[in-house]
Amino acid sequence: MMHKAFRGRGAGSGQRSPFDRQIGIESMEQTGQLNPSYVACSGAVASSRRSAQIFITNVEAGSEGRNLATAVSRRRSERYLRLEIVRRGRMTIEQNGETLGFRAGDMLLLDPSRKFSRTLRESTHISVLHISKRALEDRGMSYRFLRACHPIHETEDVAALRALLLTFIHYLDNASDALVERLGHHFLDLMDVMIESSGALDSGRGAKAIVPRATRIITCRLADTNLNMAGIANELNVSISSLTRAFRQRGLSPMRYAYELRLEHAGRLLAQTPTLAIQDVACRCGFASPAHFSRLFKKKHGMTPREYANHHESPQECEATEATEATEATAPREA
DNA sequence: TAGCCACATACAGTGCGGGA
DNA sequence: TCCCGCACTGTATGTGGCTA
Repeated sequence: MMHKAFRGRGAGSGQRSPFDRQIGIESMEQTGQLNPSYVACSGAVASSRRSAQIFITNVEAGSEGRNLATAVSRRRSERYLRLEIVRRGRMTIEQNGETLGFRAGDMLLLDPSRKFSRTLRESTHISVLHISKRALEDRGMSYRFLRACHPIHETEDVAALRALLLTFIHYLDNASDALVERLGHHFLDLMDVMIESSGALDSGRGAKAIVPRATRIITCRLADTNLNMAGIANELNVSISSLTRAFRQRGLSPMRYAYELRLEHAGRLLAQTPTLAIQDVACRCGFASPAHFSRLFKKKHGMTPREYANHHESPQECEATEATEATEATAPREA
């Protein structure tokens, strides 16, 4: 889906890559390119880009020993998690009497809704992904951490994902809005790798533990036509009865939940690529039968898949819709 | 709290025809 | 040719009762 209204590039945006034009905090203040209130709390934004679910900023902060403590808006901090990659420099984060140090190459998950303070030891460059908590919840991932800050432990998967993220950030400025939007969804789907590597989550067998784990499995296997109750239960090492019982607390069955996600995914696919054959869309969303897919799609969206695709193919209608969505989007705005 | 079992039923899959 | 709608059948799922 195109989001032209999201072209919210930060100060100093131009034709060059975001990292060709990183500007230190002092020079940014002197040139008056930033809102002073934001400079005071978080350093200088060298570039930024947002999709509906993820908002990416590159923060360049220069003052040694500067305390960047926590003047983040309460509303935003409650809605977004921060995945931070330290690109250069060193910093410490203090929370609950515990101080954690981070250097170039380190990654961390931060829940800004919990009180913390940040101190920079030297000129530091951080890439920050602001991740919608709601979007994580929709994907069955928990964001309710016991502590505010969790270092992400390096595994091969984490290293691969970090490399992908950095590549994505590198080409951010030149990528189309549609691509940024799609990649945003893909990175959200992959966030479980980061969250699990942070050790932030409890693992357990109660309903509270089963449902998030099951929804994560469902999310990862949306396109799998063989996805069924037995497979999910088997993967979780619980009985089908326990799985069903746990899910009942959410007001729907596991497979109903899967269909909801599949139909949402189908909607995105049709909006992004209206020329795609309905058969292909059905297949990519885990429906073995196009007829069945078509029926469920109409029930959910009030129109057939082809009508839905045609609706999004018209650029004028599309942009009007996007303008509305942009206004309603919950992406954070930097003060 | 979790597993097992039996039963009812909702729905996925299939085939076919019709319309654009 | 592609997509949608309809009808039918078999299967997966949900539910309740019981037990450990």
